Amino acid sequence: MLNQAFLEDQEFFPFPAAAATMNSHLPLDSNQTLKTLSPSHHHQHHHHPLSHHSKPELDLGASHLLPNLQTSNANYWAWGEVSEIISNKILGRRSRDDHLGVSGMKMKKFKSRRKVREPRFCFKTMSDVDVLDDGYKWRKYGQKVVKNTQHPRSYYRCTQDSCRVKKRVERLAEDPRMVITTYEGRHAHSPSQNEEDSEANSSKLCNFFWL
DNA sequence: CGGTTTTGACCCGCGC
DNA sequence: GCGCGGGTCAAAACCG
Repeated sequence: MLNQAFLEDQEFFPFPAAAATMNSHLPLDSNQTLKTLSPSHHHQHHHHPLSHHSKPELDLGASHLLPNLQTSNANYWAWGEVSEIISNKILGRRSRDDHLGVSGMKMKKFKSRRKVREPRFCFKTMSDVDVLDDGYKWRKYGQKVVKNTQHPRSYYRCTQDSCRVKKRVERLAEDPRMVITTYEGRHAHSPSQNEEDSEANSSKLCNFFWL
């Protein structure tokens, strides 16, 4: 059922071994997959989607990550984001263009210097159901029609507090039997082991990709 | 009543 | 600057 997968942004993929494994699974028609995702879609990957937003509810509890972020120059932007969140919290605002003062300017500098992407990968699945049970709990936060396709694309966010992992689900235009699932980010927690019914599927997927 | 989905508005980057 | 395409917000509707 799970036939094809490939990695995007492997530069930031936290598991080199897994990345190698993934590469060996690179489908021969990965070009087709990329094309399916459309060029503009692909170029979007160069921009951190969260970079435009400073959601106030974004946890400061993730500050235990700061040492990592600070030591990696590739993560300047992530650090800038955190500082924006903090400053906005202090100022009690949430606008992305309102961040005044030093921290805001710093952040812009970082932003232009280096863009940081969350690790991201996607895979194709032949499936009737759009959202595959991967053991995590997701909340839908958007749906968009993609041009030149029949089927809409759905956007999901992990429901876990302080976990900003997102996934995107769409159907292949050329072959609506195929579902493309794109994950972005890594869960800062383990999947919710709520029920045994999802166990079979979730363990399969999780072993393969993440944990 | 709390969490989730729906859905139009909004934002942003990009190309013209 | 403007329009387009894609991603996200958020209020209302929905649902258990």
